[in-house]
Amino acid sequence: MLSERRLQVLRAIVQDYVGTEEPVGSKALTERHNLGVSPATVRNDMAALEDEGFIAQPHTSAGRIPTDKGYRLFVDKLAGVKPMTAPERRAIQNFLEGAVDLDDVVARTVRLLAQLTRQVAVVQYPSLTRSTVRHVELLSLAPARLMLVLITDTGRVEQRMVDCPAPFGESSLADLRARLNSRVAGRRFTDVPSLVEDLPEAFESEDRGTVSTVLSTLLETLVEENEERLMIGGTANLTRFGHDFPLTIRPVLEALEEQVVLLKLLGEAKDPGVTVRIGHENAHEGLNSTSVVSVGYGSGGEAVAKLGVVGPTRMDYPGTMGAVRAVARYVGQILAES
Amino acid sequence: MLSERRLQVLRAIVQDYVGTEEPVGSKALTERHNLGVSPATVRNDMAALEDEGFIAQPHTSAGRIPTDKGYRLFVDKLAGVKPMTAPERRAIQNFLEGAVDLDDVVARTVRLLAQLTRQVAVVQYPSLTRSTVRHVELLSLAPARLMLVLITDTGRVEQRMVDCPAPFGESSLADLRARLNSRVAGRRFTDVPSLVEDLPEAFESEDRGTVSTVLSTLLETLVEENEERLMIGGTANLTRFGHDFPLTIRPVLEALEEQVVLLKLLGEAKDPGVTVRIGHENAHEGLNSTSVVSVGYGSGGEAVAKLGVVGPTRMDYPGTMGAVRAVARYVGQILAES
DNA sequence: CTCTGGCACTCTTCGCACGCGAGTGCCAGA
DNA sequence: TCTGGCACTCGCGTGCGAAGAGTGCCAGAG
Repeated sequence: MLSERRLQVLRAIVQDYVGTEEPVGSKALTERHNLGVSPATVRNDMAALEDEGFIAQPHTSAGRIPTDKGYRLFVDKLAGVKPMTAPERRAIQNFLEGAVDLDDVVARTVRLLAQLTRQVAVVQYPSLTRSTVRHVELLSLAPARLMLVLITDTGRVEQRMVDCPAPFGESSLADLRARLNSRVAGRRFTDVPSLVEDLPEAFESEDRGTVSTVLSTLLETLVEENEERLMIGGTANLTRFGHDFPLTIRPVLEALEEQVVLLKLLGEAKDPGVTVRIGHENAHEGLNSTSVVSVGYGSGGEAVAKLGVVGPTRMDYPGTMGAVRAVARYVGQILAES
Repeated sequence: MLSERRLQVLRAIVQDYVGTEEPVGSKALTERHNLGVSPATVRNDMAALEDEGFIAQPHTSAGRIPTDKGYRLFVDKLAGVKPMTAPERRAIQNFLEGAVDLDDVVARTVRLLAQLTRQVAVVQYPSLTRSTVRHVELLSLAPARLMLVLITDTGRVEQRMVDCPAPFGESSLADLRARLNSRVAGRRFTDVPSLVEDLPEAFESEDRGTVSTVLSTLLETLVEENEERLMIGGTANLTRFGHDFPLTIRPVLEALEEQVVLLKLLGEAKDPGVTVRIGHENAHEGLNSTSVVSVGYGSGGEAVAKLGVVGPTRMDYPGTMGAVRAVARYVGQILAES
């Protein structure tokens, strides 16, 4: 229904607006892009695009700017993902390879993404629920007090205190530790519950209470969703947002502090590839004037967490998508190696 | 040199300016504070205060605003610390008591501080170097690969991979684990090096290399200063800064992302009580228009880390200092209990 | 010597009118 | 269907004048 040229006009508008941050008029368009037609023709096309809701004018007698719907069409149909150049890829790899532990990997990833895209970067820690158990450790802190330490294949460590209903001997502890590990080491979190179900039965009745307590603490740790942490960075880039700050920037900062909101935001993107949510497509109100570009990453073939950037709807989508995709890929590699 | 009344005038100026965010004139002063003198007199005093550099006027024919030096005098001589009210104290305690682990304690503290002071809150994780070892755990991941886990009395957990020069048997591992813990458990970090010095000698020659490697990794972990992490929150409060945002807010956001800068900032405050650094007293340039209120907190009598807030120099110092001090006190309690 | 009231002066801020320029919509003709 | 031309609409920057806030200074009173 939209002719090829009109799509080209839309593409040109998006590109120019992203570049200049100013509404773009018909004359400027014909000058910067050789569309082979006159401004008047472009004006007709623009009127049509406006009728369809792809562009809008802030005031009468101003140029046009793309609407959320316009960006959506641009992302879906008119633009690809711009791949990173070879030097950029090398730089990404070098930068990430210097990391010493998981925290450092995540921290570096955030910095890198923020720098590459000049936007706010968000990186979710590799999620517990999708990874596997590397080791479970039990320490006796006091006669009736244990510490449970869970180590995942992504190098993440979670610890919990366990208050035992009854004193628990060193030998029982060693026994439990050994049995636990032989059953769950290397297994996926989701499989753990059924694997340890009958474990209390192997113990003396006096120890069963403690064993059950330990197990339920372990299961809690595994499913605990609110423990999904994330790191954000590059908030200073928000100052490049617009000239009408206070109103724009404040809700965004607030949303960024609500980790729950961000986790939901990242979680919603089910697409296996790069996902783009534009403006009002974001459920959270404070992010209605931003776009979120996210993608899953993981140490193996499967995604274990998400990362992405938050920026103004007026952003360089192809470049941002390329950067996000590339960073995710390399982080995955680094995690697989460690 | 400065008469009592002039100090009162300064105090009134600071209070009014903090309240209204607008330059304050002589007439308004006499109306809002009953100084018992006429505006003309106040004008003379103001002229004197300006000569001394405590206040300044943005433009001729505008009211006066305090300078950094003026705030300094105010904080040092004219204002005390405003204690929290009983309900506030209860609220603090309740909020912090819900925390489940160290991360949660820190996260809650940040939220709380940001909310109470309506400014940006910064909380340093309890520092490794000043705390004691609760437990050291060694896990065998592969024949020549160990994981070292260090648990501190503040509940913090650090892990490191150790690549062994030679395979290391389970029995040797158990031996090392036991010896290590009997020596260092409950000891201060600073004492650990001398306590484990001769440990390799107790092992067979084939294991000594690995033992040494493990020990040096442990010592590295103990001293590693760049591992001092911190959490910040309440950045949305930056939007209340001033009306001339972009220029003010950007460097602050940038400084906040430089954890090194913040750690240095907190570290500089040696005072045992609440420390206030005003405007240009902050070494970092981006923070020249902000004040930092910080204080140490710890689980015992001694401070193990710092926390504080960053806000505009025009802030409610007594209230902020009171909130910071109170939060630090309760966090200390919580840490001591866990 | 200190405080007070009065007065002239300085600037900032606000409202308003005006002109410019960008950009549009529409129309007639190719 | 495209093009060139033309009238029209607005937003924006500028200049000016009035209003208001606040100061500094001075002479006089206590």
